[in-house]
Amino acid sequence: MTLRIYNTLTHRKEIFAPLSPGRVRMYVCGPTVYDSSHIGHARSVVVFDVVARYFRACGYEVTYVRNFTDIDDKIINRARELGMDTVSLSEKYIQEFYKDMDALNVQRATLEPRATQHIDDIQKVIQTLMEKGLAYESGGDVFFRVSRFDGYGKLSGRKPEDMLAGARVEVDQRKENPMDFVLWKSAKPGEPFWDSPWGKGRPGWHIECSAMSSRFLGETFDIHGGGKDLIFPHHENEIAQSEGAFGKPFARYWIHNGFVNINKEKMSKSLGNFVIIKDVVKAYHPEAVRLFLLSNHYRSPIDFSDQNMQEAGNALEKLYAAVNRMDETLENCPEPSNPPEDDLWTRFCDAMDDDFNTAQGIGILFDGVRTLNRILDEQQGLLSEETRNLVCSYRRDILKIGGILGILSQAPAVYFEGKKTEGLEKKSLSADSIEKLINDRKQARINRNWAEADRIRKLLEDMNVILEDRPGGTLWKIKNS
RNA sequence: GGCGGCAUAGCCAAGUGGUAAGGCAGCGGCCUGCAAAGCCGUUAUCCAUCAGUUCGAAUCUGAUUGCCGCCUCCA
Repeated sequence: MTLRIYNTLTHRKEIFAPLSPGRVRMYVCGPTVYDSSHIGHARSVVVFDVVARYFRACGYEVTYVRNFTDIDDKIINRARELGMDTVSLSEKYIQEFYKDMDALNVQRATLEPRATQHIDDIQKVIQTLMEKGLAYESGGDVFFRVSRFDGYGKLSGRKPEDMLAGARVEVDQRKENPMDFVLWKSAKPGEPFWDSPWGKGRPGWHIECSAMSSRFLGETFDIHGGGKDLIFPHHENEIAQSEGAFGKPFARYWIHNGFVNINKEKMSKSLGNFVIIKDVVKAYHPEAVRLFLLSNHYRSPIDFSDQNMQEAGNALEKLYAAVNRMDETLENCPEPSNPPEDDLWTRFCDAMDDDFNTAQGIGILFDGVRTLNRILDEQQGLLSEETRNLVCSYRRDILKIGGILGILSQAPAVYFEGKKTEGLEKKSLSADSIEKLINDRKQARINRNWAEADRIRKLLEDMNVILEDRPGGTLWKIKNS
């Protein structure tokens, strides 16, 4: 197995080789907790959740750090607006974040530190930068001296002199150079603060990641991730801080996920098209949301729309139906003795090894489902030992792949029952009345009164209820949408 | 102005040198009392346009057009 990762730093896919054999240390920038998380956060978190799951499945021991930025201008402003203190505000949104992520079946990171828990670490890094002449104090704030750090711009591929600094934002007159950025920000009256050698204040945005990543992962570690928008200036600044302070290479592989558009438009506050996770998981099955988010390559943009979500929902249903079918066919599934050479799992891993190509991996998953359905279609009566073995191999692989993508985590029966309950609520129907009609139809069918049977079917269909006559009886489900 | 990305069927989307995965929708068929589900077949002589490299390109190179992102808080 050779995993190749597209490294933003080198603009190439590179063979992944961890710093310590068998271990992966990764750091992903988490949210600033001043508002509800949106579908864009979901993409980033789900993508890196899958990355971590895949590494673990490949046998690596993964240390995954994802931070919470819990002190920052936006938090201060929002808290003021709401008449809250910053601690309660950030706590509220951290809890909401967890709730959203649990709903999305996201596994917790190994460590989830908060900036405010590491003020000492942050100050130590700033102190080191001061000592090295890479930082300076000016008017109560401490700035990073970009001119003294060689290689500033290497991640984002831009040269300081090319950037029209201050073109869109007024340059802080206290900076020596427009590119310099704040490491420590002095507190204005009424703002939360921590004591420091430079006076009362709070950390700048970028420094927390340098401090916490070195604390938990070391000064050099394997993977650093986040949304594409963080490449500049956030990650560029992190590199400057960490490499400046520690004199060692910072993250070795940089992974950046693309944006989520809403109906082909950029999601932004001004357009008022923010899609919040808690609303999305109400409208669609959380695993459908994951399937949707993983249906494009992680670096490409993805378009959130009702149609795309609907399709993801249909796709998920098809997967559950296949698992359900296997479960009904097989009483139990022993570990397959000799799995096929080119099995699904191997093919899935090949896709994942190519820069976490989940879109291709999902294609392989469906390929497997079709093959499996074909096998089961062709089977009459009892399965031969050979077929049984094959089906078991498919079943195991499909669920294993589901385990990486974070889908198919429910028992099919639970999934379908849940869909029903939800559908009934949405359409304001009762299961009793539906089952009564199905029973009437059953009688009509026994009497070979096809006209009546079809009338009832049509009646139910108008109520968005779809029937499925199976050998064991009639199943029903609520039509999607 | 600088930097970067993308353009593949009706729609979504893989494929990045060896002759177009997969999903949704459509059509034909099998199955079914009829359906549904599932399966089979079919649906791009061709991958924005033009030129070039190559035995061979959607895949590499150059140009053109269109779209998008970043350079400001942002996943």
